[in-house]
Amino acid sequence: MTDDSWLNEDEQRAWRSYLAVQTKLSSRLNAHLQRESGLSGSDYEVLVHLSEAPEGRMRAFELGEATRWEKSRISHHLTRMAGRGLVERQPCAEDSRYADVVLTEAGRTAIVEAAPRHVAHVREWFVDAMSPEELAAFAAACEAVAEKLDSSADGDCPSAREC
Amino acid sequence: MTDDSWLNEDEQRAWRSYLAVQTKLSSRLNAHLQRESGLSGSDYEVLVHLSEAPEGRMRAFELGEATRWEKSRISHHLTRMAGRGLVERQPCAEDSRYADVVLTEAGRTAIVEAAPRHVAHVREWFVDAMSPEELAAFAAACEAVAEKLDSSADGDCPSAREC
DNA sequence: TCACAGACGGTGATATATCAACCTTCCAGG
DNA sequence: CCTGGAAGGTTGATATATCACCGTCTGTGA
Repeated sequence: MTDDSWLNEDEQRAWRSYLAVQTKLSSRLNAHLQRESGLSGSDYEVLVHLSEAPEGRMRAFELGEATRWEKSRISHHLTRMAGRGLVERQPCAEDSRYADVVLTEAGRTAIVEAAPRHVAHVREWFVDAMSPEELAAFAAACEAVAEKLDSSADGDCPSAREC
Repeated sequence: MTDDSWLNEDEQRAWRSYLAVQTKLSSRLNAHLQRESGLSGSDYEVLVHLSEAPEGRMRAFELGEATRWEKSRISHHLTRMAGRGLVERQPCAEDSRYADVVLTEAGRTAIVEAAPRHVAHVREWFVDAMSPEELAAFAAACEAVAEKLDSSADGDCPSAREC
């Protein structure tokens, strides 16, 4: 059976189990993050990038590159996070086209407290589910897929971001 | 370094590459599905399950189990899909608590035409990115994670669905 | 110097997801 | 009976994501 329009049994098993993990793992992690730290997965992602930047400060579009979100999503999300005091917007003095985003004290506290618990869950449900060899094989496979996606940056995609 | 509150280098590499794949692959697949077939990923998922059911007919809550969506999400989404003629609601004669969902002709046509193209992309970006051995290892790892998640069905989760 | 193209960012409208009630129906226990 | 609880399904309000458009600024080239 070399029917290119379908997957064979092994391929389908891999694909479906990947889809299952994607759904279950992210919903489980997000639910726990929300419950234990009051942060959504998106909040967490933004805070991680900011906390890794020098002085907890980044340009909005750098955040967009890091998260691979559209600029409007970034903007809306920052508005909400600023409203909750996790983050602060600072117009850029030199060039007022740009906008700096800085971590507030509350924001740093939030990520510092949330991260260990989150990481513990990642370890519990992801890392500890497999042996070190399996983990390495898994990482290699993921990198291969990511590379494949990056190399085939098909041009006719309307939204430039993910292509 | 046995600091349980962080990941070592290999673990972090695996986790971050997994996150990257999750983001890039799903956005790429969804964008192409939308452009080539006019279906969202969610539409596609519903249509796949319906088309695999006898007579293209399922109970709404069976769809919920299959997709792992909340019942309200199922209901809203079916309303939209019914509006586009992909699907039809039929109250159940025997027990009027239940609601049947059936695939329309248009719905079957849509999934029959969309599936080969979608599968081709899955093959292109996922299956063909690795060797058969890597694929098998990947599947095994995913199954291990899924099993871990299922076995640790932590009780104190407010939303029953994903726990 | 004066348009003007292009990059960054924001905004409002729409689409979709989530949350909290609610209604109906069936069934089990008085 | 009949009453209360549980399950399936729907609805409307809210939260979040996406889309199309607009505004600001800067650097560039006529």
